[in-house]
Amino acid sequence: MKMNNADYARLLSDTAALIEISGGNTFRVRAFEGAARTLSKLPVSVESIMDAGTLTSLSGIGKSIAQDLISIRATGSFELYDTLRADLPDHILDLTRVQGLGPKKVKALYDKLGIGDLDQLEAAALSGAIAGLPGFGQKTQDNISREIERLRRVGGRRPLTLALMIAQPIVEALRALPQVQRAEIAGSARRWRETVGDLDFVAASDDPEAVMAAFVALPGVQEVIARGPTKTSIILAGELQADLRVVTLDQFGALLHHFTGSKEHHVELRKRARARGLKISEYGVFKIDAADGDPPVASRTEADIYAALDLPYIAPELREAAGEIEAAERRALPALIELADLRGDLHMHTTASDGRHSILEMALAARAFGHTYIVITDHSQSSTIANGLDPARLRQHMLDIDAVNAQIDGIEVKKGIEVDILKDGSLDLPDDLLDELDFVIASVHSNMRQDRDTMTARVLRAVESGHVHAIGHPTGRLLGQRDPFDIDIEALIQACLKHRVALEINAGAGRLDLKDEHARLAAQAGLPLVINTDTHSAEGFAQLAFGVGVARRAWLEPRQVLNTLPWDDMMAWFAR
DNA sequence: GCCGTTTTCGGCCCGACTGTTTTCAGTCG
Repeated sequence: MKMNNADYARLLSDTAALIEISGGNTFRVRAFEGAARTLSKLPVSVESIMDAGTLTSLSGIGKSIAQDLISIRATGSFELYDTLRADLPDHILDLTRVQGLGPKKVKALYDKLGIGDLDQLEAAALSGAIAGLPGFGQKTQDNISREIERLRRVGGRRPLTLALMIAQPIVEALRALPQVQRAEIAGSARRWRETVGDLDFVAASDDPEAVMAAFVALPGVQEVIARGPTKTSIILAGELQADLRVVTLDQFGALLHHFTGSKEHHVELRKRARARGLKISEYGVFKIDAADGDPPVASRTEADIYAALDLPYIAPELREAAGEIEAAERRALPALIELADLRGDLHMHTTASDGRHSILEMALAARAFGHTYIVITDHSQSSTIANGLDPARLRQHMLDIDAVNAQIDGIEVKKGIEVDILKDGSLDLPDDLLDELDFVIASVHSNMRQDRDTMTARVLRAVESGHVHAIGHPTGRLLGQRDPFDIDIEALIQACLKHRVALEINAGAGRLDLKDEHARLAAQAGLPLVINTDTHSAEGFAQLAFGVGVARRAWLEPRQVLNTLPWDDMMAWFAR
């Protein structure tokens, strides 16, 4: 059985959860969690590190866990994990997904009532058996019933794009309150994580009670699940949870920082603070022996917080405990790309295939957006459902693009195609016709369930063809709808480097493909990327921001993204 | 179980809120 880093990481994090439920040492739990996190963020395969014999050089992996990993490779498991598994029901970890149930309560439910999965938990709550347990009561039982129902309805995390559509009007409503001096979206949405579990808002005000009252009165609030003097949690229509914290303006930076996370970033920062005789809370950075009422060392802005720890400001997108604190320490943080750095969009559709607007309409909208060039890349003939272009229609399309260029200034409209990579890796249009175009994006749109070797060979054939500039949405995933197809990303990156083909970060709200880790991997290998919307309408150019979010999470600087360059400079990279 | 400018032992991030309790444990982020 072939195991990847995520498989190893999952075994370790499950082990952490099982130790916790069985009442083991908290710090041992944290050790397994830390090791799991290290593996899940590792840019190379853990097995290659095993082969090199340097496992214990990884942060959070000592002798013991290194042995466990070696055992996992050989047998698929390790002793501690097997022992814990044997002592507890198979599905007990599902119980911790219920909001309000942590390890202690799960353990009590199992010990006292033999509850080992969600169905048994639901039945016990319904029968009233839970309310009688020590430490549990009627309210806890009701909450469990409600949370199980909610879990069954919505499951896990929502796409960022959807969450932001809900969060934007809320933050604007908060800002519009006379009592509010500042309000921001925090949490994983501010870090541009591709999915979010809930929404976090922070606000500065001298009258928190008024802000809370307005928050719970927002349209679409289904339920108030917690309400204290500084913190309120609500459930919005659509089952999304939203939390709001309010502090005074001079504490706002500390609060924003605290609520932006990630949790792991904070754990590392707080360790660093302790080593300097400081401690960090949502109210600021304090001397470790500070008494109540002592003023903070820093609290007003996020930059002040970092400065108090002798660090430069770290952008939210980097706060994932993925090496950013070390990089900050070395003053080696990337100068992250921004939306304004992009000069053009290399992937879009018009009414010639499955888009909603004409070449002219797209060009005018792109110019208004601020682009200086775009490439029109309609579908090729095999994508019949998308009205793909055959050679004759493509030739007419090229003439139509010339006509638009003659008609408007301020933007160059380039001729391109999104050519299908067919089942066997051949391209969907004749080579000589492709070579007449300014820019060729090759994408997989069919037979997506090929096995890893077949799919990798298929896309590599397109990369090696000599007629392609970029690979579009390289893993084919649709967020929440379709898994990525199985392809060897590392092999793809190497082939692209050799043949001077760029990989796309497709900014389409439903795609975000490549994803952040893969984009970072490509850039680390020296391969530049392109960020495109793949928009099918004139309103879609703004989605580029989502692609920039992915790029920033991938630590990309402008120089690593080709469409930050003027057209001719960009094309120079492809010269072969 | 991991780690080390407090280094091979003794630490390991911090506070808000709920619910079940009469002073606090558990959970969450």
